[in-house]
Amino acid sequence: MSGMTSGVCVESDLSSMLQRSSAPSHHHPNHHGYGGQGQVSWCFLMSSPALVSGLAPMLDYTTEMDRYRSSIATFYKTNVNMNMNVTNFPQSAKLAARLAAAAPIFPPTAARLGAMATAPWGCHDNMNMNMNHPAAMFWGRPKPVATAPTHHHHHPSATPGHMTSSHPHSSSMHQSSGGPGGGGTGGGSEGGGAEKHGHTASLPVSQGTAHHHPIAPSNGNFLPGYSGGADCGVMNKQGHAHPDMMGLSEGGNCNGGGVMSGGFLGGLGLPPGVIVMAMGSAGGGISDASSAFQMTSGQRALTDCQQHTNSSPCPSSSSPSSSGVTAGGVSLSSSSSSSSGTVAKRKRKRCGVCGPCRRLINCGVCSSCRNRKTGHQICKFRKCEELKKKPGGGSGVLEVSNAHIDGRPPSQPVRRFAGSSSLSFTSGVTNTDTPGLNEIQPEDFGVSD
DNA sequence: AAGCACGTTTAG
DNA sequence: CTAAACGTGCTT
Repeated sequence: MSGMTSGVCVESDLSSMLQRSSAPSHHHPNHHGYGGQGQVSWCFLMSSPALVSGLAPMLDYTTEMDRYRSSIATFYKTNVNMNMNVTNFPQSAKLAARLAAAAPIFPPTAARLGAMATAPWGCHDNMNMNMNHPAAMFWGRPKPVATAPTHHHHHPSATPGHMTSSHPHSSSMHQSSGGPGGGGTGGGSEGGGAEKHGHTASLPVSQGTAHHHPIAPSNGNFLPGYSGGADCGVMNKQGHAHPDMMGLSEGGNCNGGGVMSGGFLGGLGLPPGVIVMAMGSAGGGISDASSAFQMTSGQRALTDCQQHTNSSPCPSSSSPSSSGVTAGGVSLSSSSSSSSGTVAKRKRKRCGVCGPCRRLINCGVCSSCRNRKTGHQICKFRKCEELKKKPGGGSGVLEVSNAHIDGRPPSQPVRRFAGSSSLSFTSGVTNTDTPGLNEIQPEDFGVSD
């Protein structure tokens, strides 16, 4: 979805932009509609003063701010419409619902987050890639990128060119999705076909598009570090549609792959007000960012990570017990009270922070997935690292997580909406082979002043 | 030891 | 009630 890079939409008004859908094209002949969603979404973001300045230096800040507001509103609205994700990904839908219900400040944000959360894969490219993956098939038909009726029509040449180069298998999908109404069924890569494609589909577009966008010179993606896939050396995984790629970005350690990595914010030069609202940053961006990220990646106790005030990485699978979520086999939801004597018998729950836990979708090919009905087991690739261990093997340190420190049940998601969440789905870089190194690092969010 | 099947628990 | 998933015993 390098199209996202088209971000430099001088158009502040999304709707108008969509109608004319020409703005981006002028600036980026190569950029094209990948999935409208990302494009549209980012478009407004990219139209930050800093960026626009180069195109329209005459605009003053106030005007820009107004445009931002307008764009955001439209953006949210648009994303809500893009709920296709919710439909296709039940779990994400749930999350979306939760978010919506929890959104304290800016409800639409929840919807937006939810929608975004539904994209368990990295941004754009990964989205496409995963469409072809069995996993996608498992949970539903590939998403038809409904929202952006846009670029395709206006950049006929661009689309094919780009897609064929980077997403040979995705092309059909996109084309269908580009149809009017977003193709309710956009089933391009559904079923077995998707499975077949899994191994060759899409590599992150980083290469081909990098140069297209002046703002994202590194890779043509929004997240300067997105191409971090390469930086992290996990590119091959994605390229091969390895089951791991289905996990959310765990490449937190990889600045490139991180959600909002590098100078994302800085690069965008978003107005402070916008950052606070859209990027959610009420608190110190770091924790918020990570929390949001986790919210999108897991549904349960994924928030412990960012709650570690020491800002240390989320407990990896290697030492998840520190999260206090599953230590000693004590149910996290049952609270520490059960820790007294009769521990153990309760079912343990997923730690929510390990690589497998972060995965949102089933591989659809493992024995567990194949035997879902009879096996009663979670996808092997999603099996919590902690649960794989013997129940009693825990360190015995119970409930140490900050979740308790702040009084929130471990399993209770942090009700904060960090921009990172919206960005989280762009962090397609995964590196689940080293879960312990994939925890989100504050610096990964590039939250800086 | 790994995988599988089934009972059981948990959450929506 | 149903689906998801953990626990555990059996099989390979």
